[in-house]
Amino acid sequence: MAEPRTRIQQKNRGAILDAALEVFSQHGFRGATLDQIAEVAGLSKPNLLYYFPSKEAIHVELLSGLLDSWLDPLRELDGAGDPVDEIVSYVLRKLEMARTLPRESRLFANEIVQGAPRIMEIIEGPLKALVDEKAALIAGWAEAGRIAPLDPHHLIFSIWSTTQHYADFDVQVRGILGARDDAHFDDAAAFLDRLYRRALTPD
Amino acid sequence: MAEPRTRIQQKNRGAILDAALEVFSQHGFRGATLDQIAEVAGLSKPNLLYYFPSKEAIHVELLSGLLDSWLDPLRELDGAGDPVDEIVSYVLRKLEMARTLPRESRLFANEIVQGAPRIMEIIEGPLKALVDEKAALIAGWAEAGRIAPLDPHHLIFSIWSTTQHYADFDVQVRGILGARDDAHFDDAAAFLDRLYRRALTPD
Amino acid sequence: MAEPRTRIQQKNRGAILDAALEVFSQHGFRGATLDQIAEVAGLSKPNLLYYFPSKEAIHVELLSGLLDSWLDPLRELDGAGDPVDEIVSYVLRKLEMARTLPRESRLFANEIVQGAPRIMEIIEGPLKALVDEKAALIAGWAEAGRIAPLDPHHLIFSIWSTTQHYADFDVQVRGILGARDDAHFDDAAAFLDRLYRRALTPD
Amino acid sequence: MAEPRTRIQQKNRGAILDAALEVFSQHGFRGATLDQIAEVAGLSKPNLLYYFPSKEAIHVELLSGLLDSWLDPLRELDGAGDPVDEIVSYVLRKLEMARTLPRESRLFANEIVQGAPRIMEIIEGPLKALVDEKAALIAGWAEAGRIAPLDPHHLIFSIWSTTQHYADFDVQVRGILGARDDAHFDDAAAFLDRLYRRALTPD
DNA sequence: GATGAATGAGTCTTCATTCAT
DNA sequence: CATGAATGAAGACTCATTCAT
Repeated sequence: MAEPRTRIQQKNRGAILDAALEVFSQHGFRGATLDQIAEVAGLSKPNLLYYFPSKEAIHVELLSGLLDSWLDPLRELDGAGDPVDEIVSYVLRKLEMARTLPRESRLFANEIVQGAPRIMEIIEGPLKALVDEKAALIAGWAEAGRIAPLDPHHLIFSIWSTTQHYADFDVQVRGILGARDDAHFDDAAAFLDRLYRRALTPD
Repeated sequence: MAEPRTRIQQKNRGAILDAALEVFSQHGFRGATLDQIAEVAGLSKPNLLYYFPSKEAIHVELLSGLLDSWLDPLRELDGAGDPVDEIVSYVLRKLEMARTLPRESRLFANEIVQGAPRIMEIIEGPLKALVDEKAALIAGWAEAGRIAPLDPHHLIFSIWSTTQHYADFDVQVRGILGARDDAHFDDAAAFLDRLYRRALTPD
Repeated sequence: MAEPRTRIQQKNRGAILDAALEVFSQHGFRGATLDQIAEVAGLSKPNLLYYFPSKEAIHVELLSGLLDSWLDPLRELDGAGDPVDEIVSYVLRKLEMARTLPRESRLFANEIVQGAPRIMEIIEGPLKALVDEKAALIAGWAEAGRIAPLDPHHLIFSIWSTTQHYADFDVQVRGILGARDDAHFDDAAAFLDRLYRRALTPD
Repeated sequence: MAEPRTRIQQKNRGAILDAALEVFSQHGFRGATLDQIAEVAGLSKPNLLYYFPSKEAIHVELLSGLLDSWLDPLRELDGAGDPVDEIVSYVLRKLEMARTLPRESRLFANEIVQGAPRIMEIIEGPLKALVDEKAALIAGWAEAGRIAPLDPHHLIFSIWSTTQHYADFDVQVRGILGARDDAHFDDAAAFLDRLYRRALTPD
């Protein structure tokens, strides 16, 4: 099954993963049922298990399959442009992902809040490596006096949390703002742009 | 049962709520089982239901019982001292809560990530009211030029997210930092202090 | 406990039995709970079991305690007056019991419909003896030509069923008649009087 | 599931309903357990709930499914033949049903004795309508002097009670008569034939 | 590939009964 | 006498997974 052959197989696997994203991100792993996923996917429950060996396998496949694209914005952070612009641009890309891919964000949030039992190795392995690399880049900027001296790891954490907050805590944000559409994302973008620009620009 | 009379009742109700906090915060509502809670509380499962009518009742009692103290730091935010100091002080109090009360933070995180089915009214009612009140206070500071002009609602959201991140995503933070104790909380405090002080101090 | 001493004991035993009659007659043995009985009786559940060793004991006590008075009308049937008047009078006494003691009637109905697991010996013993005795009396009247020749056992069954019907199937009777009070009992009395008088009076 | 498609579904649904009739009629709704029904039906308990969503759904399906045929004898009562013969014939048809379908009779008896919580609408709706219609027919006969003047509603009640008594109170009837087979049904038929014929035939 | 049918292992909840005071 | 506290056993219902076709 590692390399699906037919078109129908690819289509169904895709439908399953999309349905699983929908259901897992909303109810968490334990709260989600195969019945729900099967119904959203438009397949029968046994047919689900024809494509994936178990509920957990679907979840793992989802997490690992999405992680790569989830980290793309961070990978794009490089030394080319102005450091402050680079970082602010990363913030805004992350916020845009929270707007367009909230299910993915909540999928990871659910998993991590509950102790990340299924992706601990990834966190301590590839993810840590990537973060350390980018933290070194940022530290270099700070040492060169091109940005204010701020702990780069915690800077990254703050960027993750402030942006993903609009996906993970969406229902709270909307409840407090009384928001009925996505207009508040523009306000959030303006706020975060100003917050990080002010904090990062060297004196 | 609203006002427990005997000592043994208070003791057991307390033990149940503490155990439930432990289990719910780690596994979410659906993922938690009464068996787990009973074991942690050191009681039998039917005895749990002697004190609370249902699993959901325990959860609701927990959420509503904790919400008040959870919001105390925000309530303390007032117009007495220097605005920047006031806000930074609020940030640090929140971070301290994330350090000392991570289970409470994760309890709310679990609930909200999954759509807050049980506390929506609280969010749209008392919580919104409190936030609006404090946002007005902050907006007044900005208009008076005593802090940089930043959207006060989104400022509060950013404070919540950056601080609670250290509780809710604790396992990820530790995985990336390789942290084995709580020392990184001090780094986080230093970082957030600097971040907000730089961003808020008027030019 | 066979001979209760104190007044409070007698009072509580009475309250329990009355409450049990209320609850058992409405929900059957299995459908009734000690909690319900305790609440109706105004006692705590363990206190119930101080007076009676078990739920079943309450039920048995109720059944055997009430059976005697339940059969009184039949015992009163004797050879003194006119046979037709005697029997019709018995019918009306039974109907009056259905009106005034519907709970007792339903208690027995519940028990017997479900196979009378707890009073089978009584049925086959004292009850059968009493019925056989009265059937012999009626048979004597028939042989003497003083009433029409009708099988006396089945005559008694018909009297039981037609009269107790107004207690046991009360909700159905009321639903069909649209009755809101007990006025239909008078119609029933008139009907049964006429039915049995016509059927029993010899040609 | 409203219209079972496959043969195996029809077979299993039928087996479940038959088993449920057996168990519910003997123990009432509360006293019956899914375990018992499953065992009688020869299925596993979860498999029961694959065919019906809940215990109550089985009960409701049973009641509503059987009511129609249960009322057939009354529907057949019409103005074609001699009124007394018509009514006596109805009595005997009902008695025959009590002999051949005692479980159905006890199912309804259990339900009605306990207040008919699940079929009250049917009683006050279609059942009342049917009874009112047939009562009008009988009243017409009485006015025309073709039968003795007896309240038609109560006449119908008496027919129901006297005949169903042999099903609902079967254990008591057998206990008193010492009956080991169904021979007493013939005596009952002779008795009821005579009772109603004498009572109904105009002077 | 697909699905109707089936089930073992839970999971919440109820309830008669017991214990300790 | 009385009751707060506790529990074992059972009962309805769920759900991931397997089987058979």
